[in-house]
Amino acid sequence: MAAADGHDPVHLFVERMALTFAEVGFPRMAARVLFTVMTADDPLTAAEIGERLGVSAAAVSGAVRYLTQFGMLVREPVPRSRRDRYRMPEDPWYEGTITKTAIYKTFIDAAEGGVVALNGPDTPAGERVAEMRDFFIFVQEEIDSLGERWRVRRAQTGHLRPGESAAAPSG
Amino acid sequence: MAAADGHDPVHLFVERMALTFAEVGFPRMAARVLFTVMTADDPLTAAEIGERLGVSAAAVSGAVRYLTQFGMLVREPVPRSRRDRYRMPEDPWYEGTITKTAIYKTFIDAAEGGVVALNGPDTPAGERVAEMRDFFIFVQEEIDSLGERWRVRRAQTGHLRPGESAAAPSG
DNA sequence: CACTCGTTTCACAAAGTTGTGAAGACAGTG
DNA sequence: CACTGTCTTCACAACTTTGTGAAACGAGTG
Repeated sequence: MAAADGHDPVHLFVERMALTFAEVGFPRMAARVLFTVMTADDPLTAAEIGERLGVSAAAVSGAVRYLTQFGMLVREPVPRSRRDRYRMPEDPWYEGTITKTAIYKTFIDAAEGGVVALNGPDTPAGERVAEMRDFFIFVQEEIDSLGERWRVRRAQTGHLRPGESAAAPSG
Repeated sequence: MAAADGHDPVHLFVERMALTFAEVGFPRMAARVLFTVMTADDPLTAAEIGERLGVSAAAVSGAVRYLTQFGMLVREPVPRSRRDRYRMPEDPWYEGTITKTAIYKTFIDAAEGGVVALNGPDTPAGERVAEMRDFFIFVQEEIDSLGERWRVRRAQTGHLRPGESAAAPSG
């Protein structure tokens, strides 16, 4: 396989999806690497990733470090070689990423600080901020239960892989 | 009221909250303006917003244009004056903003394009992308129903304003 | 209908972000 | 234990974003 030219539909998808992720605050290069690996049937080495994207080894290095931190990418050494291979984890990273992220707590804490700063929810401003805080709390609760509902749905629509049980999703 | 120095706890909240919003892709200045208005008991003029934040009129102008587009801020002329005042809308903007945003559709469409590019969900790569697509569809459905559940919750916890009915939330 | 005050637009500058090239570090091998 | 190939780190350059100052615009007023 040669390096990607912009005409390969798979590569086009990689770039489009990465762009979309970048729009919501996800690091650009990390997204490109993520979807490059996602769209490869077999694990890729760092060199292969760089070749497909036409970027430097340094860029790949930074991106995989970022991605492995959150478990969105798994690194595994290649036997009898110095290279490492990268692959997607079996359990869906997006579920964990969305449900485990601490961003909601950050919102809630900041909003709570606002309520305090405004001397409680008894002024118009205080009430607005308090309601925003409560909404964020509500969303966090909803998100917390979302992972569980997704597993049920997933079992129903047949995304389970051989040997995987809907009741015992992961370690 | 003097211009904000960094020691006013309310202003501190404004900046913290704005920073948090900025981290998830929301324009910085728009967030600062939004929370400045949110924490004011009474509507503010553009000049007052600029003064509190210590930014130029141009910056305020751009921010309010952005915010009013999504209905997160309401502009109303001041009688017998050339100025406009800005205030928060009564109905919670965050509910509408979160549930009506088109970002999920963008994710879904991009992922669907990936499934097609990979010749369907029958390869390891195709299956991964198809499952991600289905997850995004699931999330969108969940989000769509979230607004409704929030209104119920809101009615229970007493955030209703005088004259407002839980059964008929908005026009 | 000219004047005034507030708002908007536009070109530019400051700041921040992101990826590169090159040097350095590290692990496996002969 | 030096060599080789891979990955990582760092300083820098290109690019993007964001807010400013100044000029233009426009609505209300005498």
